[in-house]
Formats: sequence, C-alpha cells, structure tokens
Amino acid sequence: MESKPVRLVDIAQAAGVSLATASQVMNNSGRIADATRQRVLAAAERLDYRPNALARATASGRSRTIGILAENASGAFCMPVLVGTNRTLSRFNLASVLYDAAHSIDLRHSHFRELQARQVDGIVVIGDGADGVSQSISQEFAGPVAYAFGKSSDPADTVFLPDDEQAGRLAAEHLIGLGRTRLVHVSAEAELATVAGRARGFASALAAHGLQPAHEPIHGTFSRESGFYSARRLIDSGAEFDGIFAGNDAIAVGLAAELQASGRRVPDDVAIVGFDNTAGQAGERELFLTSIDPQLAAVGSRAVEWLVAQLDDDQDAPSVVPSVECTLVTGRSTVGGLPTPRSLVLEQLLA
Amino acid sequence: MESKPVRLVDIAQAAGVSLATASQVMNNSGRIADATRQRVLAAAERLDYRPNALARATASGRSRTIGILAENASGAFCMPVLVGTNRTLSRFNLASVLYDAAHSIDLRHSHFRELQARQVDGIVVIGDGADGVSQSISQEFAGPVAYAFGKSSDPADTVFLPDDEQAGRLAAEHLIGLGRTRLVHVSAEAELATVAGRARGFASALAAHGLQPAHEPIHGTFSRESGFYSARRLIDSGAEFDGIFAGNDAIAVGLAAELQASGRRVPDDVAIVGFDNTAGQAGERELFLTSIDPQLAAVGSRAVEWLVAQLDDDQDAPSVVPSVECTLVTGRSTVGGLPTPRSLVLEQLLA
DNA sequence: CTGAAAGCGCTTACAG
DNA sequence: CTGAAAGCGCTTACAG
Repeated sequence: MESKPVRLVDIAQAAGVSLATASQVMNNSGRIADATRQRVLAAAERLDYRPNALARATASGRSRTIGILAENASGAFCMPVLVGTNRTLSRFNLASVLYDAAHSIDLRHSHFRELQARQVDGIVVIGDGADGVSQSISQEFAGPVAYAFGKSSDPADTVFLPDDEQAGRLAAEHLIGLGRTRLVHVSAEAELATVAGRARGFASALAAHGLQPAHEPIHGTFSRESGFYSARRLIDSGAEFDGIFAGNDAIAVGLAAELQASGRRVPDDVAIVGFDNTAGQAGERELFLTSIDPQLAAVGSRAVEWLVAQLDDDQDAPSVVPSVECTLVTGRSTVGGLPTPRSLVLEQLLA
Repeated sequence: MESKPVRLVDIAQAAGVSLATASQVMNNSGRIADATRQRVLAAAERLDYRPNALARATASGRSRTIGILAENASGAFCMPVLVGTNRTLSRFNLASVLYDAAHSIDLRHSHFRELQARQVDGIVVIGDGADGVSQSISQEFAGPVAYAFGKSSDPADTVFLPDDEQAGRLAAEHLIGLGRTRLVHVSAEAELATVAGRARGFASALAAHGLQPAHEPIHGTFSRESGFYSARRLIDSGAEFDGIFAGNDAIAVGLAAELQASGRRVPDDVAIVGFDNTAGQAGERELFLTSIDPQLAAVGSRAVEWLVAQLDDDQDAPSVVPSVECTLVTGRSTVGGLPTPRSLVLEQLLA
C-alpha cells in the first residue's frame, strides 16, 4: 500500500507557483518562463507526481481512452487484431477499454452505452472476419469510429481489412516463381467478398504471366472436408495441375491430405499455398503449410493510427484507407524441405 | 454524431428535484420517497441519460475499472486468460484497461504508472505461464492485486494457477480407467514447478491404484523434438508400457509420431494424454490428442472474482485461494475412433 | 509570463 | 425524505 497520492496542488505549492501554472507546465501549454517550468518539473519529479487521469479527463473533456468493441473476442482471429490495436495505442500513450459483444446484439448495445458513459474519445469495432458486417455505430457516437477486420453496414464508414486481391497475387507469384505453371484456385463460397477478392488477385497474376488456370476455381466451404472433396473433384476432372492456392489453411490441409492419400506428393507433384498462417500464428516452427498471413495485427494497428489522426486533426480528412498488405510465409508444402521424423511417419502411413 | 450529452442536472431539473436527490436515485443510496424515485428514473429514461463515468469516478474515488497488466499479451496462453477476465469483468459491470509489458521491464513500469494514473481500483497481472515469476507490484499499489497464470515474487501475493497435481491425477485416472496399467510420465525439465506438480499428481494416482510406473519419469523439454527423443529412450529401455502422460501436447505429438514410426499403434498399443488442449483451444473438432485443458479462462475469471470480493468487502480476508481445476478432453490418442486414412495423414500434417 | 476564478459532471456528508 | 453546499483533482479562458 502506498502513501497519500500527491496532487497537482502539492506540486504547485512545493514549486511556489499557482495551480494554473503548474497545470500549464504539466501540459506544455501556455507560455511559461523556463525557470519556473524547471522548478515545477523538479517538484513533480521529487514528489513522484502522477496526474489523476480521470480528473484530467473530466476537466478537459478528452479521456485519452479509446473503446474497443469486439463482435466476438473469443474468435480465433480477434486476438491478433487486439495485439495490434493495443501495441499502437500504447505507442500513442492511449488507454483502451475492451468490451466483447460475444455475438449478442443486446450485449453489444449495452457495451456501446458503457463506452459512451466512459467518455472514450474514439471507438474501434473489431469484426469477426472480413466477410462479416457490423452494424454501424458511427452515427450514434460523437467521435471517430474505425472498423477493423469486418465491414460496416454503412458504406461511408472507414474499414480496415487485409488486401485479398494482393494475397491472391502473392500466392500466384510464389507458385509461379517455383516453376509451377498449371495452377488452380480452391476456395469457399464464391459469393463471399474475401473469396472473390483472393480469386481475382490470383487470376490476374496468372494472366499477367500469360498463364491459363489448369482448372476453373473450385468453390466449397472454408473447411478441411471441403478440401478433401475438392481434391477428389480435381483429380477426377483429369486436369493436370502442379500448384494450388487454397482459400484458407483448412482447405489447404484437406487438399494435401487427400492428394497424398491418392498418391500425389506435396510439394513434389503439387505445391499448395494456404491462407491465414494458422500454424505460424500459433507459434509453430518448421511449418508444413506455405500460407498467406493476413497481418491481422497490422490491421488493428492501422485502425488505431487512423483513429489517432482523426482525434488530432479536426480536419475531417477521411483520406482513402488502403487495405493492409498480406505476407507469405513458406512451409514444406511449396518449398519442400528436411524430412523430419514425422514426415517419415507420413510416408509409412501412406505406403 | 449525437446531440449534447444530457447531464444529471438535466435530469434533476426535468424531474423537479435537486441534483443531490437525482444523484442518490441513480446510485440507489439514501432514503428516497418512492414517488420521487420514479419521477427521476422516468426522466432519466426519457432523456436517455448516460452518467459520465469519469466524473462519477473522480467524485467518488472509485473508477469501477480494473487494470490488466499482461507480461506478454502476444503469448499463446494470454488470450484465453484475457477472455476469462473480460467475461467476468463485464459480469460485474466493470471495465478494464489492458497494458502489455511485452516482456519489457521498462514498459511494464511505465504501464504500471499509467494504471495508477488512471485510478484503477485493482490490478490483475497476467503472467506468461505457470512457471514464470512476475515482479510483485502489490506493495506499490493501493488496491488489491491478483496474479493470474504466473507466480509473484512475493509469496504473500494471491496467485491463480491451474491445478497441476489434479491434472496429473486426471490423466492417470483416465488411462487407468481405460484399462492401461503400465504407465509412464514424459515431461520437461524436472525443476519446473508445473512439471513437478503434474508428475506428483500422476504418481500419486498410480500409487492409489496400487500401480508401479512402467518406467521412471523422463524429463526433456516442452517440445516435439523432446517427444521424439523420449519415445526412443522409452523403446530402447525395453520397458513395457501401454499409456503415457505427456507434459504437454508438443511432447505428446512427438511421442505419437515416433511411436507410430517404430510400429506401435496409438492408442491400440500405447494410449497418450497430452496437456494444454492446444487443438481444442484452436477450435479443432475430432481431436487426435486426448489432452488436459488447463482452463485458462477460468483462471482469469477466478482472479477477477477474487479482486471484486476484495473491492467490496474491506475485510481483508485473503481466504485461501484454490488452484483452478483442469479438465480432460478426449481424442483418438486414448479412446481410439474412426481411423480414416485421411485423419491419420491429417494429424501428421498438423501436429 | 502568472494567478484568481469558474468550470468539468458528479458524489457525499450534513442540515433541516 | 430532500436540498444547499462543499468537494473530487484537474483545465481553461481571462485579467493583469
């Protein structure tokens, strides 16, 4: 337990100045003689002064806190975004209060009210995936609102998402760079924006290299089962293929399993690129799957940077916000590599 | 954007009462005539009043906010704990501000000061694992401090951890319940408290069933490689064994791979129990590995519950805090199940 | 450059 | 049961 907290008056008194002057020194505002400034700073240092952020906030009207409203904090993808928001927040010396709506409309609403009650300066809504749509709260909130890793119901809102097209291109370039020329895209429901985006990027990169897809895109769901099924379809089609860009890692793993089960070696016969970098995110080393990393932390980080800019400039410049670039991490599924004991086991199981 | 926020005075005026009375109504304090209470409540409802939590906090001295100081928020195990703390926090209508020290002493210190500046009512320090030790901050902070998923440098502090002994017992009981009698424990460094705890629990359950271990505990590291190596040692020892409790999932997977590679079937010849429930946490269905789940969310939740109790009662009753019970989730590595060729391949790919 | 004063929106004894 | 008043710790015009 500590002694009585020291207040600004204590500093002012110790430095022999008025409260107002002490305040100005602490805030670097107003014109203060250098001598007095030093005196006040010294006193603050000596007394180990920690300004009461709450009082400061109620007096100034700015809490230096931003609210984070997660649609579903328990979701697999929320955490990385949160890591990004928090890192950047602390870079700007801002605090955050986090509320999880856990997919509940009611919870979301009451949390939003709490956020208002706590006078947050801005809000970032963390969605539950790039295909999800969050109900916009921008009209009901007095400050800026950023939407990260999820769309908003209001097209006018500022949204931060991974760049799916660029991801598709990245996957294609990687495969082509490895000498693969008979490429296929296997993904989830064609209607999903993420699926369409990745497919578009993939196709455009093929075209840029004068390549035709080895098979039309196969659409299923974002699941391993869908990977099994799609692999079968691909094999049964008789098409020749040596590289696949899968819509996500689950599909990629399903594809790999089914292909290997039917005698095609990965990556020797077929190289596979996934999406999400699940294993890498989980801290795995020596990845099996080459995968696109959606850079979720960067998504969160960008959202906060934008928010901060809005907070500072009042010049409502909603400058166009670019999508966040994805990266590619390599694994054995495209570049091959050391046959660890485990991959030996693999061979045996297949024999 | 919204209209001017309505304040308590507005409510008071609308209800024809004094500010003090309105305040008492909003706080359910003092004796208020039911009629006036209704009048105030109605006005608040009608004007959509949202009390300014900051002003309330500076006036009352309680922020209804608790600080969360994560030693390493990016760590694989921090998120589940955070999910637990936040869930429980919102159950008590408390907000939290989260700071990540990211293993940096300096960051940690400045974040701690921020927490104090923001007048948090209590703090929960989230460690980076049950074997880690956090520098105690309890003496420097005026309110209660809970340590979750990590120890504190001060033995007097209140610490929340999974119950390793109970976990060890749980694993043993499960294996014995399946008819396995020649059991072995394979884990990491013997010096680690978690390792020792799990080993103790495992051994005690064996003893309780009148069983001798099939081999003395094998100690390596918490890694897959260590699993490979330990499996080899076990095989080379010539000991007969039909069940293994692995110190964590990585070891378990390494064991499984190496055992299968040398012709022993899992679970037919050897049943294996892991620890961490990594796959289950990641949302996998149809688990390969039977594993102990450390119930990290419960750990976070408990820490907050304790903190809240400290906040309410001033009676410094530091009632003994029990460890958090682990649970066991079953997978094919002990109970067997559909051995589809693909699922086998899958495990190998994903492990 | 500095300080006296009003104010932020609320709470909390204390009279009555 | 209700209200006038002081107070929480700070900021911010505004004089001087």
